Amino acid sequence: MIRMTTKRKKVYSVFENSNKPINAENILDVLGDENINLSTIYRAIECFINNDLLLSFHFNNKTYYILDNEGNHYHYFICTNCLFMKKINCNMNPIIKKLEDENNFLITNHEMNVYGLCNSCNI
Amino acid sequence: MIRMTTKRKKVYSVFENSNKPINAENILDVLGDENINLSTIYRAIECFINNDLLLSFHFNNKTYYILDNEGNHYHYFICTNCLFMKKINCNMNPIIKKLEDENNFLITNHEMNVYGLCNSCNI
DNA sequence: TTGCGTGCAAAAAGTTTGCAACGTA
DNA sequence: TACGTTGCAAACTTTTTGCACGCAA
Repeated sequence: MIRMTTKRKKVYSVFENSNKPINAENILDVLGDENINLSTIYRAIECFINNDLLLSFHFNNKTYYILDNEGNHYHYFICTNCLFMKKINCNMNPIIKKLEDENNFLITNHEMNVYGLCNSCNI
Repeated sequence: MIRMTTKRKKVYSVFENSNKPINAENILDVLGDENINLSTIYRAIECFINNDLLLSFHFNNKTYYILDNEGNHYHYFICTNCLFMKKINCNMNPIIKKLEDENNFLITNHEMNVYGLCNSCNI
């Protein structure tokens, strides 16, 4: 089980209070006054990922994370102008299944992001 | 039009001779004896991307590129053990269209990768 | 108490940039 | 010739690591 220390609780609460994916630096910004170190944040994230609490993906050479502890599974539309993100339901199961069956692969995870301009930036 | 210099031709030929996505470091390895600088490789890649010759995506905190100059469009299965990669046909057009219509987004590109173990590593 | 978590500083890895010299159209 | 390209070195950003100290079970 996870050792839920004070610092980890703080990091976790940042995820709970965010409705969109965030990166390590974002967490440091939010917890700026809490005397927490960036490497502690990275280590907390690593722990949460190992315990299947977080989902991660890459964007702009940064790693973004979001809470995904309900067994649900989403993808994201990301506005390349304002970084607005919107969840997209995942409907890749048939594709995954087909890949596994036809190639004898073992699929463990996947990443899908859609980029463009949101309705505010699309002018 | 692109100024096709000696160095750019060499970088381009590495892509032509590769059937799977590669990163900047891979190109340097291949061109190791050709006296080319890593920043030249990055600048050549930037040029190719701006001219719609390359497609890129992220994996393991590195950016991978592959030739995509035929208007075709693929995604990749990536073996997390041996880095074997296999093309997957893209059939996301309906999803993209739906997203644009329902949200007034302008979708410019998307990234989709599937991770797991290939048939050799899946034992 | 004991092992895991934390801060700090330093390093690693990937990528970008400034500048002077060079090469191509 | 003129302007884009290149090499080099240095910087930058994100993420990781070693080590001594501290805290939770």
